Amino acid sequence: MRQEAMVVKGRARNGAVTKEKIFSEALQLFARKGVEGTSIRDISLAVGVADAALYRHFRSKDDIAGEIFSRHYGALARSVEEIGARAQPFAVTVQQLVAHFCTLFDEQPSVFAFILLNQHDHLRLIGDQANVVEALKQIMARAIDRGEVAIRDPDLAAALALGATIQPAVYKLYGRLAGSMSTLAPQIAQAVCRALGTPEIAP
Amino acid sequence: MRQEAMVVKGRARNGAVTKEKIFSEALQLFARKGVEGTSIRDISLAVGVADAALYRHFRSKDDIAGEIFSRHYGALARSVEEIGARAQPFAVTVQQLVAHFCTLFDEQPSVFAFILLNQHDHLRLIGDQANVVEALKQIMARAIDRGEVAIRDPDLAAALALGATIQPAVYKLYGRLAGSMSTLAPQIAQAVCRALGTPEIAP
DNA sequence: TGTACATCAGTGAACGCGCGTTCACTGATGTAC
DNA sequence: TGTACATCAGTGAACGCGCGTTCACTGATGTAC
Repeated sequence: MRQEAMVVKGRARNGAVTKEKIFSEALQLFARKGVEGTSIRDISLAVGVADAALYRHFRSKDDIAGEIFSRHYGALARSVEEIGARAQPFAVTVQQLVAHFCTLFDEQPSVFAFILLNQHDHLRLIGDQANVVEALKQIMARAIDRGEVAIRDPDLAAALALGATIQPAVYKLYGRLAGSMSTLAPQIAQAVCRALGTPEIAP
Repeated sequence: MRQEAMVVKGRARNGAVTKEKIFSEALQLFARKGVEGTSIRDISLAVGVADAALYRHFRSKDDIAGEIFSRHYGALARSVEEIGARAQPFAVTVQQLVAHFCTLFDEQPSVFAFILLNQHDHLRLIGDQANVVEALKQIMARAIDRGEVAIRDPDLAAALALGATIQPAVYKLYGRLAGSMSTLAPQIAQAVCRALGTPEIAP
């Protein structure tokens, strides 16, 4: 038993592995219970180390939340920018964006919940780095210029599109919608295009 | 000074008035900082009484949050039901619902923020009483039956409509949209009708 | 290949703090006779 | 109209608890000679 503990101890003594485990366990707890509702001891218990060990990898609890948030938020922002940069009809861009959000929800529900539903605190700290909201606005602005979106205010257009995508995800979390989000993606994308007054693409 | 304190003491000694003040101050704090982020001492400071005084009017902090939530959530649910019960084209119902939500945001932003943005905890406690989400679903179900909504799933239709209304409000909170929500209401209502595939009403 | 030492990644115990809540108590107000 | 008493709405002080964080310490691993 003592020896077993030593083995576990030895196996756990890889800093990079432990740090990744903190990232993933903390993400799940933050998504489920919020940052404030999750304690350092909750996280260390899930990771399988003593609470004090977390401070070998992060400066503070807020630092854990901040690093997780910006890692995943930054990745999402870059994906949105990349899809927006493609030369294609706006209706296709909408399809791809909605599909991307839906896939994120299906495959990494904790990431989706943490960065898109618990956002309220962290969004203020984002500042000038890669920003989902700003990227969506730019996409809308260009589509308005090309006559592919009837709503004149790019922020309003982005809000309508984002809300029509995120709210079904919230409904899914509460068990109100059946199937996967990816199944719903085509309907959501079509609804968004209609809402924005985007011409249908020829089949 | 001693006497002044007595006067204040005397003036404050009206239970109903104090309780209402707790309701309104707590609501504002909960909306701004969340329930967990607000302490009993925060509330009592805003009300102008000692912390222990709150327990003359409520059993616990959660009781305060719960009473505030169900009071306002219930009122909103009844409004939604009432608008949904009117005999009129669905497009008009959408106009009135969106206008109602926008007016709520403009006139009682704390109520809007608390019951529609911080919802996540309390929605589980609602149960069978008046329920905004359920009322919207019924409205959508009837409109689908009448051929006024193309989206076949009433929950999905409700989620699209709710998201397209709430997300612009979130954008407004972050200062991304100018003017009042009521100014935006017509555009949002039209976008919702288009999203749901609702025929335009003849002018 | 061995030895000496620095660094890394962990531990359990303790810290001060703010939290929700309870307590005994006070004095004003309402009620019964 | 006065008096006796119950209730109401407040107070300051204290409670135990869980929180984020720090501490001194340990032993394994990596590095230099």
